[in-house]
Amino acid sequence: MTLNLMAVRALLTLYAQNGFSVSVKVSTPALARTLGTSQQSASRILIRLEKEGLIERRSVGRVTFVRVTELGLNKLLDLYTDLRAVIERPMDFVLEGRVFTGFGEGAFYVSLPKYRQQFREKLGFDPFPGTLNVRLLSLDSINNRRLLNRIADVYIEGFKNGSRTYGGLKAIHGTFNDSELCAVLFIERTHYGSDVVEVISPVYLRGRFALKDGDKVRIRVTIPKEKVEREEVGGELVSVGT
Amino acid sequence: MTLNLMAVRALLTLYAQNGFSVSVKVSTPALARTLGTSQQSASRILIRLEKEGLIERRSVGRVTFVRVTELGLNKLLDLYTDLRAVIERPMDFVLEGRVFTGFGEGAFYVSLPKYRQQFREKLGFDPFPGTLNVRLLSLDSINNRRLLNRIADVYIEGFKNGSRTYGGLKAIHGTFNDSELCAVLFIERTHYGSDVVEVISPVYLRGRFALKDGDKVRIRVTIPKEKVEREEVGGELVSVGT
DNA sequence: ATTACTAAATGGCGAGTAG
DNA sequence: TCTACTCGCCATTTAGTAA
Repeated sequence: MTLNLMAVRALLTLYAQNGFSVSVKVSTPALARTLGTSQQSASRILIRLEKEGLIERRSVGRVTFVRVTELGLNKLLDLYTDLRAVIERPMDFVLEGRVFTGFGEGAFYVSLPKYRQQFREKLGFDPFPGTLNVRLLSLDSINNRRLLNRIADVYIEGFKNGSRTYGGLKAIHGTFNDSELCAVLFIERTHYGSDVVEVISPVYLRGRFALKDGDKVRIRVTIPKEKVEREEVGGELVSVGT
Repeated sequence: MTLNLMAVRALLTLYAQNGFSVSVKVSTPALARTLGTSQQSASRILIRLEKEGLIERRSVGRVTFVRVTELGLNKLLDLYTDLRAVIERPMDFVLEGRVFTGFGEGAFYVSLPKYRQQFREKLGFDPFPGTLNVRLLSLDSINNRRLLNRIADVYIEGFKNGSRTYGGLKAIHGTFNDSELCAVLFIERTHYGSDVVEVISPVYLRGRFALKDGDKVRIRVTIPKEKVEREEVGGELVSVGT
């Protein structure tokens, strides 16, 4: 015997109205409205929940009072802890790709004092003067790059030097080849497409891993919680509807 | 269009296998096994989830890879945040009843130094020498008393004094008539039934509220989170089954 | 105003099976 | 092996309606 989603939503709605510590007055039309279903369904669901021992009902004259039982609360807690275990878990975003030689500007930019100082302060390391270019291999990696671009929250500000303008960028910490600290850069006005990432590190990655162009590398970014932005909001209670 | 519970469980299962940052290899028989349903249902659910834009599928030869989309993740986050908003909320347990005069032992016990000292240390106040007896009125209040008895976590230890043994008790902080600090006592070997609570407070409650026997009073206990114990555990992923 | 029954429609389920 | 179709069966839904 398995509850369906509508019954779970009903149970949650009742619980949300303090229906665990206090019996709440519930009419089937009112419950139907908040659940977005029919009065008949609301009636049937209450009967069902009562049969399963998840709620208790008392009729006083014409109005009925409903109270969520401990068994009912435990059902909700089970669902909640299952969801939490999966969702409040660190998420790994892996970027896999092949090293290639870029336009060679990386070393110049990273060495600029105004950038370099910000890297030191905001990333916590003094970057090797140069960026490693990685062309992403899989669709998953390209998708992860797009997501990380949104999640990255280390902002390196641009600046002006006479007539020349230097753009801003965002960065996020990662692990290179599962061993070296690094940061993935998301440069505002880059020459590269969305299948390329530029990486800096306190160490000389090409030397450290004896990398030649075409070698496969892996960058792993771990996001502590559900920091992933939410496009839509949805709104209503238990909104798994469409 | 509303997803049913099985579809939500499928989405959560896919997401749990890192199916958001990486496409995971999924076969309909394997998914069916973990969901406890048939291969046909697993197939139907994947088709449905894809149609709704919650997952993306790619076939590489015979194996298919599934990836949860951002929309899919948001559906899970919606459900999760809805549940969290309701469950991780302070809970109020209200005990309503009428004052009555007991056997008059309260004053004696509370005044015993070994009890009094523990009250001071563990409850943070010096109790007025006497307990107020309240006979609970509603079924809800009696039920709440039972729950609070389980939740109460201030343990006052018993002791011996010569041949006489003084029993232990549990207590929990509350608010008396929505204004005065108090503590509800759960005494191990009490003369009263489960429809009675004994209350202590730093102030003389009978005087403070000019209480006569039979007067209605209200004790409110606020539990910060879901501290409510769980009888059963349940186990499996999204276990709303029976 | 309620609650909840019956009946008919809709939709989900799994066995069988094709590709 | 796999995916996904059809089909009979059962569960869930809503409309109508009784109490």
